[in-house]
Amino acid sequence: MSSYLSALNSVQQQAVQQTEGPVMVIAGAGSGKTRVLTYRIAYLMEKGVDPFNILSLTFTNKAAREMKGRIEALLGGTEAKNLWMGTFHSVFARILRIEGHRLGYPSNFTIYDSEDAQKVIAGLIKERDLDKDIYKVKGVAGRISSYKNNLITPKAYQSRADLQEADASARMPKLGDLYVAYTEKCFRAGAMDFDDLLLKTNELFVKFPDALARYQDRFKYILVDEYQDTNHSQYLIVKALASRFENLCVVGDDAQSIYAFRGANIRNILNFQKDYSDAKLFKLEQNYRSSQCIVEAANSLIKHNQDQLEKNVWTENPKGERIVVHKSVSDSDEGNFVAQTIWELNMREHTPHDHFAILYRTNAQSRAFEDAFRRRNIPYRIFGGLSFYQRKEVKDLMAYVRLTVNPKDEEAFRRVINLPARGIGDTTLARLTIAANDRQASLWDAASQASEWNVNINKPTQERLLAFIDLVTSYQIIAEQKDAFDVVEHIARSSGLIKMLSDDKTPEGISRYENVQELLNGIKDFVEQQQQVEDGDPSLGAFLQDIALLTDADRLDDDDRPKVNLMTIHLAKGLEFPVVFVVGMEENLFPSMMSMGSRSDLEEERRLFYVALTRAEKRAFLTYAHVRYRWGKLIDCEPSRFLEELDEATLDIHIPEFQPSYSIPNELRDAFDVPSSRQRGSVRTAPKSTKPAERLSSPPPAPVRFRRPTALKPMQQASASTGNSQHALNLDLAVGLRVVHDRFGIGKVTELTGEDTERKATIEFDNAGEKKLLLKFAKLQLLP
DNA sequence: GGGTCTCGAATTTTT
DNA sequence: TTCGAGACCC
Repeated sequence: MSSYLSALNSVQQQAVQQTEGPVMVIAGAGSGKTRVLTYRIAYLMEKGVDPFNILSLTFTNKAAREMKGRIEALLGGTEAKNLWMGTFHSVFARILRIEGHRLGYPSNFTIYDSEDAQKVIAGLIKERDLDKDIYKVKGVAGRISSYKNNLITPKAYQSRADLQEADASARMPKLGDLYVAYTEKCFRAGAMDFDDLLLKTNELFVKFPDALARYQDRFKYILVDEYQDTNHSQYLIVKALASRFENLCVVGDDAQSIYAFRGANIRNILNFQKDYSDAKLFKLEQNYRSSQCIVEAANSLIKHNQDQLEKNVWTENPKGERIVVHKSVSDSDEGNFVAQTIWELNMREHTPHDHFAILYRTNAQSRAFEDAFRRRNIPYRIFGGLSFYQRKEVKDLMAYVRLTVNPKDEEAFRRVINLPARGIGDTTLARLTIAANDRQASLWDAASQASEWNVNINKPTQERLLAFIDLVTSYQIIAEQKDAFDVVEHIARSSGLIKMLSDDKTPEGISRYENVQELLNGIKDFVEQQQQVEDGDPSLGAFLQDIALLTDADRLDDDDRPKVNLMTIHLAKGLEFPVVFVVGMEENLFPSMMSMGSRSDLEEERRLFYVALTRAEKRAFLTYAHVRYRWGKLIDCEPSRFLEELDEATLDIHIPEFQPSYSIPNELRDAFDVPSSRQRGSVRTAPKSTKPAERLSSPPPAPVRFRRPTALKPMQQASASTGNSQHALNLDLAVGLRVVHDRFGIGKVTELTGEDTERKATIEFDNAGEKKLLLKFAKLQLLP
């Protein structure tokens, strides 16, 4: 039986074959976790378990899709289609569509994304005339979210004196009120936010034991991936569902828990054996992904965390090359180094572009790399940031769709009632809101019955309101007859959105227009897919179901040219790349400033670095900059303490000889009592030089400490030539020549002054205007 | 009611 | 530097 089992090592086999009872698999980075999960499901099915009885919860929809594909490939046939597989949010949204009526929700409830939720909260704060500097929208939203994830309902909150005190001492005594109002408002709008999808599932299971029993019975085998990142709400759902058969298999790695900030509870994995005393534990410790160097470096890093399960990740892979640690002058220089290295590896070793990943802590860091890649014509793709589905124009059109499916959806209503402008402004909306609140009704009802309710709105405006209501009603009628694509296309045209966008001829406007077209294409794909399968549903309602749960990772890239991948480390979880650059390795950036407060936050940052490092298969580069633009200012940076924690034997530290003049040597700082920018704001008392070791901080003016990396020798020579562009003193500049500047782009020399090291050039840049540059610092390249 | 301008605040990570 | 909110004027 199961010839494919021979593809597994012995622990993996045991984990796959232990199908009954609770099982925990601790899977070190790159140890074949996904493999175990897929084989386990395949094995179950082969043993005769009906795929209808298997529930598999993954971290992303993409992971679920891929896993399904692999199982199909293993077993052949189409049985795998019947597996329940998806994220917590999508699986339980699906169940709530069926069962939600018991809790008073329509089956077509809207899913509010974080932006919608925050807008509701902002509205409530305003309505109550609360001080918005104290009641910060994000803060309030975060607190409410964390209550929900810990199953503290508004009612439970009333009896939690400790929480009320905590909120009061944060000067937000009205937080409970806001929570109540927010909950009611969402309910009235027939909407659930992300947290509700889990909270309401719990409520359903508690209030309706028959529903729980039905799903317990259905899901005889449950698998949970990335268990270390589940929150309390998810934990309880799993526990309830599994309590009948206890055929529960959770897979995770405590060392890769990186979502505590959003309520993930690492104790879920640490306590699994307490919850299920007969749980079998399997540890996957052999890493198949990364070189020895990378595995050892990662191990040496994670040792610094106190809270963790004991494990020993090892590999039989070749030693590999040491990890290059590179210091750059500035953030844009960092971009250039990375782009240059990629360019060279691509030319010299023919490493395809999609074998590279740039991982950063914050989305804002992507810019320097985009610039550098664009300049060198290196194709790249950015994941995350402002996701496609969060773009204004996409959300605007989707708001029409939402309103068509669920007219009570208040956020959708507010979004499009006056888009394009149809003469219904804030005053009218405010009056409608009051009328709706008085009657516990929706804005839609208030708008359609404004005259019956004697809302103080003048005649012409009432007419406009009714015209809008009629318009959306006509969409509802069409939606009953036509497929999603036809409806949305009709909406886009007849609402005037398309016209509004196509009238805008600015580059941004064109891109917005294209995004709407892309959305339409996506819907077309959806419809065609649905039409191909037997019980497909190409209707608008079906399309809308979990579009709110889709993320960028779920979108297909239509252009299949290999591209360099840029993403935050969080997004990189679960992925792997032959060559990884972890950039911005600086104190206050990574670890983030916000994480310095507590050990547990700092440990999460360390795990985050661990995740970043272990994405790499063959090569890893760690870069940091000496100065970096942040909030529009140039600030001094200091290498990350994490660099210091890595085993030095695995590193190849490489600090270029060029010292920027604005790096003030410590002795001078001390002599004139000039604090470094870090010390200014920080409470640290130790003198700078004793901290993140001297081997990483810039050597004093003294000569070069440039160790040529053995592996990259040829490359470095090549880059040395472009390295000349680091200062332009030796360039044969003349008035009239065209040059490229690192930051300002392309420009023309209009004047040259000064002698020797004081030579200056006045350059008229195409985009940045006229600049006077001191050539000993200016990073210029001549254009042919 | 709608559009434009200016000023101020903000950058941690996301299903 | 960029984005959003609010003020001000039409």
